[in-house]
Amino acid sequence: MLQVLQAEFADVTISKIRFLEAEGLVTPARTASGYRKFSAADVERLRYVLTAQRDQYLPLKVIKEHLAAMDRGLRPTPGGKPAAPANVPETSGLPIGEDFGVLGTDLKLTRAELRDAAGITDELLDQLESHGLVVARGNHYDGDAILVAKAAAAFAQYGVEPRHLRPFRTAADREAGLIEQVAGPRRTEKTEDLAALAVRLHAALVRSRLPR
Amino acid sequence: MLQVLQAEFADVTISKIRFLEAEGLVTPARTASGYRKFSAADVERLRYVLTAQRDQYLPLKVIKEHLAAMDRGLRPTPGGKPAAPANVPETSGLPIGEDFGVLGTDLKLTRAELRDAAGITDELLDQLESHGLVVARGNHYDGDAILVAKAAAAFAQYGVEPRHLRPFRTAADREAGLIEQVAGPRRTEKTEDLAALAVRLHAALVRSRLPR
DNA sequence: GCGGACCTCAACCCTCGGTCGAGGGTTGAG
DNA sequence: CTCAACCCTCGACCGAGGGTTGAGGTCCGC
Repeated sequence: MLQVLQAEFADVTISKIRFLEAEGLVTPARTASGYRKFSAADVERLRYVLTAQRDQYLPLKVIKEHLAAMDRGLRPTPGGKPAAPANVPETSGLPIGEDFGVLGTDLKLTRAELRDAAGITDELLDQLESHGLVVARGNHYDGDAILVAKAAAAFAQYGVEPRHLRPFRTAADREAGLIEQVAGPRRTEKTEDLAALAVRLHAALVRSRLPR
Repeated sequence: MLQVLQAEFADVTISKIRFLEAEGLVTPARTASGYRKFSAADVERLRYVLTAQRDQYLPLKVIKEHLAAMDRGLRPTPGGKPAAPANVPETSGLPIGEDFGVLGTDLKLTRAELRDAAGITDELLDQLESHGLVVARGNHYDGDAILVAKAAAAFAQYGVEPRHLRPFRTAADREAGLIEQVAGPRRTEKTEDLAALAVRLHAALVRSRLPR
């Protein structure tokens, strides 16, 4: 019953799993007689733990926090400190390599919450909306809106105003269209993969076109 | 003489530095009488070590590899495994969250090296060049070309061909233009900051436009 | 009713990332 | 010249993290 897991990602031993359970990282269900019973979700969780440990060298304590954050609907930054819960003081300036934290998209924020979470003014938010960079769904905004707003705020510090950012919106729309065409209209794993790819391609292209 | 360092980032002790030196992470010069003498570069290095340790939980062994890679003109991935030296076997598929590794731009690759590093065919590379997604400088390609090519290859697996990716190029050109306009024609810290911002903005926008 | 896979719980172990202290040199102020 | 305050090396030690091992017992399929 455990050989299955072992096959899937070599290097997990029974004792390791027991250890991880003792640490509260997984909590598989039990059969009446006390045997562990791993659901698909448990396996997924385990996979996350093992890869985070191997590829990002995160200590279990931190991985545990990430998992907890994910359970609360946030998603952890893909490396490093756990996701900030929306209204962190935000170390000012732009320490290279700091990322803004990636929040789940199934977050619902009021306009005021968005404004505070992103640390921007109402005025800037107005402009962002009028240029279509941030859009409300109903009268709520999602986690991505925070990220957009933060990026725009940082641009603003360099004197780049929302209207200069319109082309970003256009490009993003087109790419989202392409992705939807390829991955289908429902948001699936494939959609996410393609989106990740698009972002990577884009990043590399921009870099390659900067002055030497 | 060491109080200076201690003041700069509390939590570094003399013994810690000695330890780090013993591990080969820093190698300060010595005075005639054997005292350590820290150059600005040593301090910078130290700063890198301490922040990587604190913010990314990297083990010293890995930090050491990063430093070595940086000394060789590569730049480490901003979290996780050290930069891949061009021709890694590359685990196939797209394990979520795996990043492609970011190589320095001052890398010079022949066409064949690029092809192999990205794991693509000559044909695909031809197409990428003809659509302007990858361009040679002189007759060499840089590290970003690898990233572009890898992303394109991954897209290809989803049936997305280079010609579908042209809009990415257009968008990237425009953004690079904006950045250059704001940051000036020489590549500086500011250029990098803005590029990072552009990529983040873009990523958030694409996500926000995907189907729910 | 026996062999193999599973359970628990406590003890043990190794590696990492340092700290401590003994024993000794350097420097600079008085 | 001396004394205090640093600095040096080198080996012993240490605490936390991340498991492993083993003893003693339960559960299941044949």
